Amino acid sequence: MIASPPGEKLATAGPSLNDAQREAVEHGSGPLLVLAGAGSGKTRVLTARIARLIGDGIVRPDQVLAVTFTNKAAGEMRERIGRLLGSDPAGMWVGTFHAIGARMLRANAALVGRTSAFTIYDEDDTLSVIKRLMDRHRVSPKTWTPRAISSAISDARNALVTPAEYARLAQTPFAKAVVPVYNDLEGAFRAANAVGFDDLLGLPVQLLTEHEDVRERYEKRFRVILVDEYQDTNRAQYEFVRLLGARHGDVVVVGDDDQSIYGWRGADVRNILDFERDYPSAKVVRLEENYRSTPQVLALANAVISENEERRGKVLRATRPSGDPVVLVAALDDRDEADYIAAEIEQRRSRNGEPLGANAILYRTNAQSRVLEESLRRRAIPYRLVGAVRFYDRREIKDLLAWLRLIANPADDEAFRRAITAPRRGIGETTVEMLAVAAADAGVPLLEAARREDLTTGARIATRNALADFAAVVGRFRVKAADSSVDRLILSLVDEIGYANALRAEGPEGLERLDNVAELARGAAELVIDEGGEVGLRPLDHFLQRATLVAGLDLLGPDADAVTMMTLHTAKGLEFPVVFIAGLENGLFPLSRSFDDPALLEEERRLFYVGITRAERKLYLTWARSRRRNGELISSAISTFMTPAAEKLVEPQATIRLRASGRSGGVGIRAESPPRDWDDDAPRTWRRDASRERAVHMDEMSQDVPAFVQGERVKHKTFGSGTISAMAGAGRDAKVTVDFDDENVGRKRLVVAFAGLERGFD
DNA sequence: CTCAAGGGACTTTTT
DNA sequence: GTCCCTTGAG
Repeated sequence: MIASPPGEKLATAGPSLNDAQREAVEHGSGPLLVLAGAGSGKTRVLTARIARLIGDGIVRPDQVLAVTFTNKAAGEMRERIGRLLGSDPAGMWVGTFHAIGARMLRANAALVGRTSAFTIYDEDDTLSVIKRLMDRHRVSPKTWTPRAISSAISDARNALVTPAEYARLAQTPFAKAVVPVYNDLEGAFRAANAVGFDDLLGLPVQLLTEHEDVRERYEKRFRVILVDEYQDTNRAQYEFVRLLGARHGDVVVVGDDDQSIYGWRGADVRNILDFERDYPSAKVVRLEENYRSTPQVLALANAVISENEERRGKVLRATRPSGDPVVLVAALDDRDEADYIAAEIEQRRSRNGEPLGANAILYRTNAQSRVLEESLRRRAIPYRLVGAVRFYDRREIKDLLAWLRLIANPADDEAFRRAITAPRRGIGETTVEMLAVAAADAGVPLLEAARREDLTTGARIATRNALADFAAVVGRFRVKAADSSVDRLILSLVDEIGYANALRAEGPEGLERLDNVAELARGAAELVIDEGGEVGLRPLDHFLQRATLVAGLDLLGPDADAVTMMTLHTAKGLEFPVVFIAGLENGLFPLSRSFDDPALLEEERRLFYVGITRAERKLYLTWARSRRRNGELISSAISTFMTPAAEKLVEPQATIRLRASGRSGGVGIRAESPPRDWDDDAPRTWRRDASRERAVHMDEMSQDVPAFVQGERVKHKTFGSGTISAMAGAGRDAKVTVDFDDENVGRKRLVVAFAGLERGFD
C-alpha cells in the first residue's frame, strides 16, 4: 500500500494513530488479527508495530518474518520501518511467500533433492514439462488441454494434496488423466534441479513437516511473524505460517475478507474468517476508519459489498470531507468508452491542472487495455501499462534468460531446449528428441548428453559437432560466470553466441529487441547495486530468481507524469486520486462464468469493491452498450453489481455519442438496458439467484449464441454429426463437449460461439 | 532443418 | 483479432 494520508511522516510514537490502530500497534504478544478495511492505514499499523518491537528492544530485526503480497509492498515495508527506526532493519526477512519460500529452500536444498542453484520454472516452463509428460503417458492434448491438467495439478499442490492422495481420490476420467502426469512431475522437476511456483510454497511446508530440526531452527529464529493480505492465503501458505508460528503463537495477520480476490488461485477466505478458531487466544482489532476516500466513494463501496453473504461484515467510515459524486457513464461502444475516459482525463488536466499521474484506469481483463491505449495515444496522453505483457515474457528476454539459466543450472532441460535454438544453429526438434531419449537412458541432463560423444552417436557428424560446440560454449560461460557480473555476462553472451547479429538481421523489430536486451543488462547492473546480492546466493541465481518472481507491478517506478492502467487485481493495495473503472457490463464484470457459481460471483463483487476503494477523490464507472470481443461486436447490459441501491449513489451520464445515437433514452441507467426491459420481473430474480438457474441468461440471448442442451444431436461442418455430452460456461464462453460419431474424431470440446454447430436431425 | 501459410481454439485475474 | 499448432515446400 502506498502512503495513507495522515500518517506518513510521523514516527513510532504516532500521536495521530486512532484508538484501534494504537491497540494493534501496542498489542503485547500472542496471536492478533487485524481486520483492516480498505484505506484504514494497515500498512502503517504493521510498520509501526514492527518498529516498536525492534525499537523497544523486544526483538532483533533478524527475529522478524514479514510476508507481503508483492515485492513492491515488501520493499516499501522495509523502507518505512527503516525510516521509523532510523536504520535499515538488517537481517529481517521481508518478502512474498514465494520469495521467502525460495530463500528457505536455497538454504536447505539438499533436503528436498535440489542444489542451492535450482531454477524456478515459471508457468510456461511448467506447461512444457506437463505437455511432455502427457505425451509420454499418451494423454492427448485434444481430450484434455495441458492448461487444464496443469491447473488441476496446481490446485492439488496448493491444497497440499500429494500425487498418491490424488491418485486415490481420482474418480472422473479427467482426474484419472491427471494422475500419471502429476505422479511424474516431481521427478521431472527434481531431475532438472528445478522447482515450480507452487513448489515454492509446498516444498517449504514439506521441509518443515518432515525435518523437525529445521522447523525448530526457524521456529526459534522467527519470534515474530506478520502476514499481510492474509485473506489471500491458500492452504499451503496457511500451513507454512502455522508451522512456524505454532510454538510461540506470536502471529500477527492483517487482512480484509472483503478484499479476497484470489480464490481462483487456491486462496481460501476461511483462513481469515476462522482465524480465532485456529488461534483461540487471538485478539481481534478492526480498523474501519477510512483515511483514503470521500464519503461518496465509501457509500458506494459499502452498498456494493453488503450484497455479499460470505463475510464478517464491516462498514467503512469516512474521515474525509464530502467530495464529488461518483458518476456512472454509459457509452455507445468500447471505443466510445475509451474516448470518453481519455477526453475526461485531458479535461481534468487542462481545467483543474490535475497531473496525469493522479489518474488510474482499471479493468477486469487485460484485453480491454488495447482500446484504451489507442484512445490515449490519439490524444498524446502518456500512460503506463502495468502487467499485461511482462518484460520478462518477451521472446528475446526469454532466450537470454534460458542461456543464463543453463549457465547457472546445467540440469535445466527446459532452458537447454530454448537456448539451443537461440539463435538457430541447425539443431531442431528431431535432434533434441533423439538427445532426450539418450539422456533419459543415461540418466543425465540434456546438456551433459550433448557434451558426451557416446550419447550422440545417432546423429550426423555435423549435428554432433554442433551439439558439442554448444555444450562447450555453455561450459566456457559457466567458468566466466564465476567472476563476472551478470550484466557483463549478458553483454558478452549476446555477442559470442551470435545473438546480436541474428537480431540485427531481423530488421527494425530486431533492433528494438536488441534494445530490450541492453535494458536487461542495465537492469542486472542495477540489481547488484540495489540489493548487493542476497546472502549465500550467487549474483546470477539472485538475478534469475528475481526475473521469475517479480511481477509487473514491482517494476512500477515513480516515473514521468503518466496515467496508470492495470487490471483490478493488480490494483489491490494501491490508491489514486482519480479512478476509472471501465467495462461494467454483465459477462465482462462480472465475467459470465461466475453466473453459475455464487462463490465466484461474490469474488467478482469483492473485486469491484477493491476497485472502488482505490479512489481517493473521484470515481468514474463506465460501461458500453456494445463491445468488441474477439473481433465481434456484441451488445451488453449494465453490470448486475449496479443494484438499485447502488444506482442511488451514483450520478448517471451518457457520452455525447451515445446521446447522439438516440439510443440513450435520456441519461437513465435502466430504461435503455435491453435485457432488463423485456421482462420487468426477471432481472430481479435473476440478480437474487444469479447462480442457481440457467433460465437466467437473458443477456445471452442478445449475443446470438445458440443454446444447446445435453444429449442433443448436432452437426459440425468438418467433424460431422455427434451428440452433446457435456456443457460448461454461459453466453459467449459457453463450451460443449461433443462425442462425434466418427471414431477418428471422437470427443471434442468446442466453444459454441465459434464452432458453428447446427442442430442435427439425423 | 527452417520457415511461411493456413487453420483451429480461444481471453479472467497472478506469484 | 491473436496465438499456437500443424503442414508442406524449399
